[in-house]
Amino acid sequence: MTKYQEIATELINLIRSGTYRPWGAMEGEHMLAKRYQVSRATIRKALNVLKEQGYIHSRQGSGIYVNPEEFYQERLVFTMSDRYRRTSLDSKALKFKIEEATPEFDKLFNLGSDKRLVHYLRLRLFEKNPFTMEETWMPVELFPSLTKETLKGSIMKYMEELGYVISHDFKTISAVVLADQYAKPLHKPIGSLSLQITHHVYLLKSVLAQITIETQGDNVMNALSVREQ
Amino acid sequence: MTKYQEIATELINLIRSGTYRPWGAMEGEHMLAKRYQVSRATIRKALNVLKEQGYIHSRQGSGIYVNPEEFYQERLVFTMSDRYRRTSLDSKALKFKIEEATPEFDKLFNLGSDKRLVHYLRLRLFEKNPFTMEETWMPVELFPSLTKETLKGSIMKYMEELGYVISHDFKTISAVVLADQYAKPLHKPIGSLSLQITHHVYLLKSVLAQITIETQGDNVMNALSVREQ
DNA sequence: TGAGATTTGTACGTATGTATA
DNA sequence: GTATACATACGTACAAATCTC
Repeated sequence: MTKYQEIATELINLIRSGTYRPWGAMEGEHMLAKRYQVSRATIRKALNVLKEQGYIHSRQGSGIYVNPEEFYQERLVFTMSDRYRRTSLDSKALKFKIEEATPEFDKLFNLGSDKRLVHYLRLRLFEKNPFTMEETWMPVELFPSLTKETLKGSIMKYMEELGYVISHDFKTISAVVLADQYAKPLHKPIGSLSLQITHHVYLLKSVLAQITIETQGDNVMNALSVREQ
Repeated sequence: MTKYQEIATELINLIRSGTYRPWGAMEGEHMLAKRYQVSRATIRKALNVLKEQGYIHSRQGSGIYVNPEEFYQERLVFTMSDRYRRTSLDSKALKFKIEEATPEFDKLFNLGSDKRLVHYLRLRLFEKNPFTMEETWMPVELFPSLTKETLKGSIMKYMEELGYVISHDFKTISAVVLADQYAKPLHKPIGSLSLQITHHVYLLKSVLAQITIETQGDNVMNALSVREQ
């Protein structure tokens, strides 16, 4: 950990623990630099981390102010780190098959000689309550070691352990009516309205590694945008 | 404009005009600093703007690389600037009324003695095609000068012209079935699935200034998250 | 495989500009 | 007007990751 990261982590903990009050002022940069025995530039770098994550905002000539909780709770909905943090949640594999790719998938994944795809269905639970269903396809040629066991943990972590670097994740959100296959495991009535997010996860150089259709149990999703920091 | 902003703007134009190829390398920081006659710190600040907006990414020891178009096109879907940029679009006011607030709205807006709300319905068009419908409530005590004429322009700009500072915008996205009132103006069949975004727009100090229900014509919304910059 | 060069990242100190109180 | 506090900018040094020979 670098200095600015350590300071950022500590300041975030202070905010989360309530030491700094929402809308209240923080000590100035000079003061913080003196306290942590670093230069003002380092403090500014740490504060920048807090700004990016929505913990604070500042106004020139005025000071640094602590944001209320909603600012740093809701805004992460659409970041990739969100998917990473879900590792503490339970998973239940409902299906695990190796299939021949359809021509559409073959084209999307730009497959080589091995045309097989891992195709799985996974229910994700939070405190024993199902909240989302994932249907995923991944090329066997990239992930030959993928088994049903792997699904218990984080797929993202598994990909990184293999040495792959995840580059980006395209998401398409749309409204759907829950079909039988999804409604039952999610404990929802058939025909309920719900949100579906289709992920296209890419490795470096635009290599498509995973297509996931994530069907939510609940029909809500929150986001927050902040005008200025 | 500060130096780093000018450099950032110029570099963004170079990327958008295709001078730098997607996935290709940019000149190093030293080279750029020399060319623009500024310090490396200033170049890094400019490059940071490009990173935040998704134009480039960098890797220590390696270099600075230009992202493909999708990175800086899709990712703005959920930023507030998105709403600002829509000023070039046409608007058509379908309804404009001043109403007494219901108890629920009274509570939400934390109204004073004046319990009236402006309530309007606005269709937004892109090249004469309707793409979204907005139903909005705003307190009269905050916006006494708001008229049907104002709706032709940008409401956000109008709010700022009055001297208000917009702080943040909560969004709740959900799936809906299009009702008659929305389906017809959007040229969609009644009962179509669609996405609805409810905005709660706040001024400084958590003053709620606007509630807008934005109903999309199309049932898709794109987002992109990037692992590292 | 390893050593050295290159390139980005971190950190310091200082000076000046600019908005706010 | 004055003081305060954040914002910008410069120059330097070293660390760490990567690339190359």
